[in-house]
Amino acid sequence: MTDSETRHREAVDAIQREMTVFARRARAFAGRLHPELTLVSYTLLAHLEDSGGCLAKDLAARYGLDKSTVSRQVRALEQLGFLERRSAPEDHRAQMLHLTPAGTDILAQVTESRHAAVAERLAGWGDADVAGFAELLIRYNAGPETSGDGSITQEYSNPDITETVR
Amino acid sequence: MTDSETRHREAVDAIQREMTVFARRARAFAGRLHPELTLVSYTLLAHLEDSGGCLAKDLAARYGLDKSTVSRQVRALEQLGFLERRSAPEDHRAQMLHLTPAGTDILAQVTESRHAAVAERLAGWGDADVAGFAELLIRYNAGPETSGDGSITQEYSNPDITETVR
DNA sequence: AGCTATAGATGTACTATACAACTATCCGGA
DNA sequence: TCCGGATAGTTGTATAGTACATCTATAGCT
Repeated sequence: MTDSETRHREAVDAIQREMTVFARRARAFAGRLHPELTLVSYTLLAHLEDSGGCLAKDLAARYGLDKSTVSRQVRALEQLGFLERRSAPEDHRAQMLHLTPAGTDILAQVTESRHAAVAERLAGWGDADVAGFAELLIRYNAGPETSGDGSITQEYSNPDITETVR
Repeated sequence: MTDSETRHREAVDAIQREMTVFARRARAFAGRLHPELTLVSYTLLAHLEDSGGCLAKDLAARYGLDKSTVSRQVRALEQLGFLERRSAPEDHRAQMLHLTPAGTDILAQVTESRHAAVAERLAGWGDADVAGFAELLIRYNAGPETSGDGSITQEYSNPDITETVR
């Protein structure tokens, strides 16, 4: 293995390790900032906002969740008043999900808290590094459609996924 | 708000969003690569390897887990034969935890799988970007000692391996 | 009409987790 | 020397998130 190959391998390992650390932390703490909205709930609501309303199956496909999981999450969020179901005129099996004003509110609050937490971590970084980090993360998550670290690899019909997935 | 401020805010939001996406995916898929070792188990074993043996309380502090959670995880990993407890000569309340050969093996296998998954996602990236991404992630996770995303800030000896733990 | 695919809900089971209470041990005074 | 508080870990209990299998209703093709 050449030096360059070794360096590359070490960088990939570091990425793997650091992403894992982040995942662990995010998971452990997600619920503490806003106990009323877990990480999953947050991502589901965020997708509703981005998409302007979608079906439960879209949420399941997007996040690699089982439809039963989404069904229960949706019910909980509905009971909390954060989203509402509307009939889908073209398909009576499905229901369009939409954020309610309360859902929009809570989403904004949580987003703000999370933004603040991240901003704190980025305190002292130069603008170029912040911009570069954002760009690399976006590229990483957009990734090859062939599933990386557990990406969902679903055939998406929606090309805007790379931006909207949360 | 100036243009520059706006761009900075958008970058921070993107980081927040993309890290969240990653966390969601990692969590959803972590167990699938190696069903015998969850994300948490993996990180615990990895820390045992890095530290060359430590106490349960260190694992709890490092990952922001409750000691009861760690206690149960440790018991499960012990029953799987991946770690063993040794008495701590200087403190009879505590037990030093050490990887067994089987634990070392499985850890290497999972690390390899995860490495491969990440490498696949990074296919097509230039060496400089990979190196830069690794560096930024390390810096992000090392973070300000003052808790960002909810980090707890623990002091530890190995600067390379993630730091603060939340 | 009939067959199959799809959207979602429900029954069930399991894992990870936290918090509280408990045991055993350690340590710093008085 | 003994005691009270701190610490390491275990166990009891409760909860969330999740998957898989199954069920209902609807779509849509042939």
